[in-house]
Amino acid sequence: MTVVENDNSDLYSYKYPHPAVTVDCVVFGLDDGALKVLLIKRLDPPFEDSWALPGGFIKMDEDLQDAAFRELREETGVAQLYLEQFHTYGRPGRDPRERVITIAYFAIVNLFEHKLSASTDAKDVAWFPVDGLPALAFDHGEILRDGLAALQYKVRRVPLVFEFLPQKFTLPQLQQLYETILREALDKRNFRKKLAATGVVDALEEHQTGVSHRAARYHVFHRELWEKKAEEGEEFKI
Amino acid sequence: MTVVENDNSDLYSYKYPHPAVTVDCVVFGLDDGALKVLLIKRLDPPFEDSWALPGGFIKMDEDLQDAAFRELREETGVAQLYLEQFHTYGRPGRDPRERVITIAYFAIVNLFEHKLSASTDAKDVAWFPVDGLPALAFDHGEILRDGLAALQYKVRRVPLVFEFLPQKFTLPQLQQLYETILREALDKRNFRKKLAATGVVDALEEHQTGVSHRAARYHVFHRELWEKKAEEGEEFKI
DNA sequence: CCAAAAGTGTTAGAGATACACCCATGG
DNA sequence: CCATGGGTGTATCTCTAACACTTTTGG
Repeated sequence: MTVVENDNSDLYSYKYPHPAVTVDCVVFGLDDGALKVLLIKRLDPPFEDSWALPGGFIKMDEDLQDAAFRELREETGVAQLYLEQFHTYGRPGRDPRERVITIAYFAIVNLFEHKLSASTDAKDVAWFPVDGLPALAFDHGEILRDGLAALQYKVRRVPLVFEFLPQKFTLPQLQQLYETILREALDKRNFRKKLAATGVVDALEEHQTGVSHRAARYHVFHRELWEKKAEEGEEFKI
Repeated sequence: MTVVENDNSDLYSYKYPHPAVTVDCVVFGLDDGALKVLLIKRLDPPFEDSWALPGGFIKMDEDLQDAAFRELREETGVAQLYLEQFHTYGRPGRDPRERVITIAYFAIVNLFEHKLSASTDAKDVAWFPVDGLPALAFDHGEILRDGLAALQYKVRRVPLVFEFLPQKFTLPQLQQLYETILREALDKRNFRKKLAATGVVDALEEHQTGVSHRAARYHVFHRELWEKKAEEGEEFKI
């Protein structure tokens, strides 16, 4: 028998088991042209000195997604990001200390518009390329793989990629991002045709500067238009 | 402060909140040609006499999916079914008693091969057509809608429909089931063409009997072949 | 003027859709 | 022989995939 902080006490608290519940986040960012994942080095046992997904225990009066936002803000200084729940993991024994159930989210951080703040400069937070990951604590390796699969799946159907990019981006930049996430080469002309068909990317007059070749045109994502189309049931397919 | 049953006691049990955790199941079955959902009438407050999704508290040493199986067996007598996790709900206040986080599964019961046993004959368990649902307890209405969407989504990509049907079924029966789930009419010839293209449904020589019109041929789902194809990354599309 | 990457259309093939008549069975 | 639903093929269209050259810029 264990004493826990639980203010909503009533009969049920006596009758039923109360496991610990955490949220863990697979945070993706585009760093130096590569798809990277944010990991945190654990300072305490278990898995001391191992890398792990950012996350932590939910508070009693906090929604699940709010908990994910809070943990990311606390641990990484990231404030604005895209968040989506993808799976819940609860195998007994996945945490050697006690029963812990974790609700996993994947997140996208825009590293162009939100440089990581103070807390991320600490030596225990780092971005790892998805094809060069260290061994992870707990079952975080499995969670990370599932999160990557969820990102790859979703990115084909919903215009998520713009969460990675600056407001103004070039089409080659966008295509490279898709190729990075999906791990496959795309045909330039067909890619642009499909993109044009979605109708949610507008060309600006402005061009790239400072490149030693033809300058690419900047484009912007027309978010409001997409949201209107999404409401009408329109799909986004790349 | 509350005392709970928790044998894995250690330092973390003191420091972090421990909410109650349940699994809830949206159980679908094909009953009398209609898509129905299994609901349970609550006998105790809160929401006394309201209908609710079957489900219940997880045990401390039990995997999430095992908990879902156990609850369904206990509450409905259903032993063999398809189960898939689709979302986790944890809004504070969703249960008026205390903080309860619920991991939601959708399930498919084969009512041809597994008639519901004793416990389901009790007056407090019933099948409701998905377009004639009563008001549900807690946020179960929302969970049910999401579960139905998950079923509709999944059924187009994975051969789940066979979970609803007897081992031998006719093609009109199969098509009607798709139409029921997807709520749209399908072209008979095109439907059969697509189905043939998947290659996982075999025709038998045997025909339907006792109908006052041309008898339909029985077919079977070739599950092993599908599993082999699925491993090779093949998709199922209807 | 050279190197490097941006930009741009057409054609062929595959897959999806629309569509109408004959067949078998029981009453 | 009638009513009911089972069973079958083709033509069109749309979407996808393959593919090569010209343009712009900086050095």
